[in-house]
Amino acid sequence: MTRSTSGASLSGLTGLYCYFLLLSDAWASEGCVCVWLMPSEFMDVNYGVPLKEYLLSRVTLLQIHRFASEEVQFGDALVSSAVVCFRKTLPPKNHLVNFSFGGTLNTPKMLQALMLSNLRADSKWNGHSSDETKSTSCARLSDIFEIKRGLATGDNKFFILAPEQVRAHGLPSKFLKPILPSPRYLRALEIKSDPHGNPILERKLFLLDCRLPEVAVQRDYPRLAEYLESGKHDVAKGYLCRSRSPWYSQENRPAPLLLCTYMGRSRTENSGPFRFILNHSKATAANVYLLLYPRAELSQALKERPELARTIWRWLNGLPPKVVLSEGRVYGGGLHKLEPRELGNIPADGIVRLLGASFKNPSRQLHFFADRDFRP
DNA sequence: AATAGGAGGAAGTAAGGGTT
DNA sequence: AACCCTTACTTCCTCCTATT
Repeated sequence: MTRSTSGASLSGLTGLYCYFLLLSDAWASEGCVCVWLMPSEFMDVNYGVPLKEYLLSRVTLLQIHRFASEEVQFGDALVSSAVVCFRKTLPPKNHLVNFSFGGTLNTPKMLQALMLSNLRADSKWNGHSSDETKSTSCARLSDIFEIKRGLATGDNKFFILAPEQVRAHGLPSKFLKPILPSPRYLRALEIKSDPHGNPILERKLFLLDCRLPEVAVQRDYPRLAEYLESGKHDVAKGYLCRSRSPWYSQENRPAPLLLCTYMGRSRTENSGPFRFILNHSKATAANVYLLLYPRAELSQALKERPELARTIWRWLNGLPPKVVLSEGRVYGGGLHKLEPRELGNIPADGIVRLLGASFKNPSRQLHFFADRDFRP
């Protein structure tokens, strides 16, 4: 299949509807009006950039209506919907585009006209006008934290075990790391630790993480070998395990200082769907969390002022939901998600100010900014 | 049955190391 | 240096399921 449409090349992850719209350009007469009812996802995700490029520069974009994600338009599909309307002519100077949101196409809940020249193909078109914050703010969360998604085990039921299961299978403790339960079972926003580094929680879980080759396991840890053998027929054949060696080895994710839940639904106006968790334990976390590891500058500051962790954690939880949501994406039915890079895009000048106070030597502070300015 | 949260497949990229 | 291959993640997408 050709990925080249109107000169732009599309990512292999692009939804078919984008191909459809772009290819139909060849069928449309000059000056005709095109109206599309389609997923609104292209406005949030990376694969949508070439389509947005097309809508900005090749045709005259008249209106985009986004249905509210909570109001699913099709009974049998959890997809967020939009109506995209444009005329096949080059856009005039100072052209205004109507962006409407919520309600119906004829009676939207919100309507705003935006200058075409203020829209960019590489930013999100989700009506939160995050472009303003982008231009005025300098530091982002990714300058302060390395953000990673939690580990994908390949089979949580097999690799994440309760203490009873650990005992029943006689698994050696040196291959077990504490791991947090999923957000559903985690009520607290702060994880306390016992002297061994195990989190103090009702639901105690351990990740089976052994990197020894199979022969070594068979020779030295017969009970573990026996347990692994029981997963060889199904677990080891799954996509993730199949491409790892040995198949039961796990990704490397040290216990993070801070975590963010990876998906959720808006609960109320002032409490967003994402929670930030302060972790004092040695527990790692699975891919239902995003893990925030302090970068060098923050690590240094934390050594001098450990209480800073709590301040930053409070700051993160105090972020207005709107700011966080505008970086993420939303799926039909109102399920919000945040990918690591999207969390990293959140403006973090507030944290830089907190850090600034901890730097007695001004040159160190300068170094902090220099560090991010010289990154490509 | 609805809600809220969950899971992992699979393509993609980056980095490292060996070979031509 | 250019190329190839492997490994180790990263990102995006879509459907699933436990709890109420």
